[in-house]
Amino acid sequence: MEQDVFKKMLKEKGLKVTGQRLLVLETMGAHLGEHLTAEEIFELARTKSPEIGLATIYRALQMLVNLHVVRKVSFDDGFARYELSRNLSSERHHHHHAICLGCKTVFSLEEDLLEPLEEKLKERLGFDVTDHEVKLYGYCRVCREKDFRAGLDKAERLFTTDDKLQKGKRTMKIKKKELEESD
Amino acid sequence: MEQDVFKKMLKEKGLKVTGQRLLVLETMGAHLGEHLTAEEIFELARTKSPEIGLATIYRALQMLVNLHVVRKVSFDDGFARYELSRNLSSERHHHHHAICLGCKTVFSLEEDLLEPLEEKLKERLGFDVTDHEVKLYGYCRVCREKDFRAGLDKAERLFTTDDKLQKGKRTMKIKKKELEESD
DNA sequence: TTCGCTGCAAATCCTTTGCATGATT
DNA sequence: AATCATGCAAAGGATTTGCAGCGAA
Repeated sequence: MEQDVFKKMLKEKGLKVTGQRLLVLETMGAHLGEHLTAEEIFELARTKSPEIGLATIYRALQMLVNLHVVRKVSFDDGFARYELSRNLSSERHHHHHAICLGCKTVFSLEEDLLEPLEEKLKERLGFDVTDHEVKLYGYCRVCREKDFRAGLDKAERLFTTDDKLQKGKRTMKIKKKELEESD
Repeated sequence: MEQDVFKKMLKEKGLKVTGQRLLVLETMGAHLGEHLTAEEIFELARTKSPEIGLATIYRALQMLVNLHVVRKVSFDDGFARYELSRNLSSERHHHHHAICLGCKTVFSLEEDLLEPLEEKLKERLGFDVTDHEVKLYGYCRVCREKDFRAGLDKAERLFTTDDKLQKGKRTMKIKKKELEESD
């Protein structure tokens, strides 16, 4: 099980294996593809271990990010969000998000088109890319159809958009296969 | 001059043309390619107009973002940063950043490799991309050479990296031409 | 036993907001 | 004159931190 890999990572770094740390990891594992906030992880963890503190969640997340087990992302809604890297052993995980400015849904995409740019960067500037983050902002099908029915065109949508996303947004995951196969 | 375009935009939206708003725009125009924080813009603006308030800066920036004149970006250092869109009339501006985890320098890149993905998204999922943001994390040449001299390999660097960037980082701009022509 | 970890609460700090005043149309 | 913008100070809110007690090694 992956938990053993995690325990070994902790030990190698002289960090202690605690129930809280395992719980944070377990909670995130149970919500793959969602981009949870510290608060959300706290509430979820609390159902299993009511005495846990929010500060502990933050500290555990910070540590998990340092270990590259978890990635911190932001969709500019005022919260940091966290998601598990695909597996604990691989150093890199390609990572794209499509964020609907209409309904605030976050779609996770699995596709990597940055390799050419990254190679060029290394060759030409000596910049060695170890990770990347891609955010695509736009409008999903549902919102586009809704706007179409409401008679709004693209330009109008652009100007009625709040610059800040709302709280409590949904997240959705799209596998590469789905992206390539869907009608 | 571009300032007239901006004034017209304000009028069309029923917003007032004020000295403060013009000053914020002017200040940002004088620092193209730097990713200024609200505080930094405040300090710069203050040298020209000492009575200006920080809240006004925030409000002006919010408005400029809504008008798509300014873009809000974050490098996870706890500050929102703002940069002028290339020109006030174009709706889209392709935009990539390479962030050195060693010296925290932010390199701005001009290159767009996301078109294929965006087309696919629209075709397959009906998602219409209106904007995007790309962040590449890694190590610049200077830091790589420094680490090399210090005998650190890539894996060690990864584990000694703080998850948070320091304050007061420098920014640097790289034109597409430079990227393609440098040694 | 020795440190590191946890929980609680207080502190931080960027950003937003309320309100009276001042500027723009 | 009517309305919107500004400045100040206070509030807000996510995240961090100090510290005493606890738990893992």
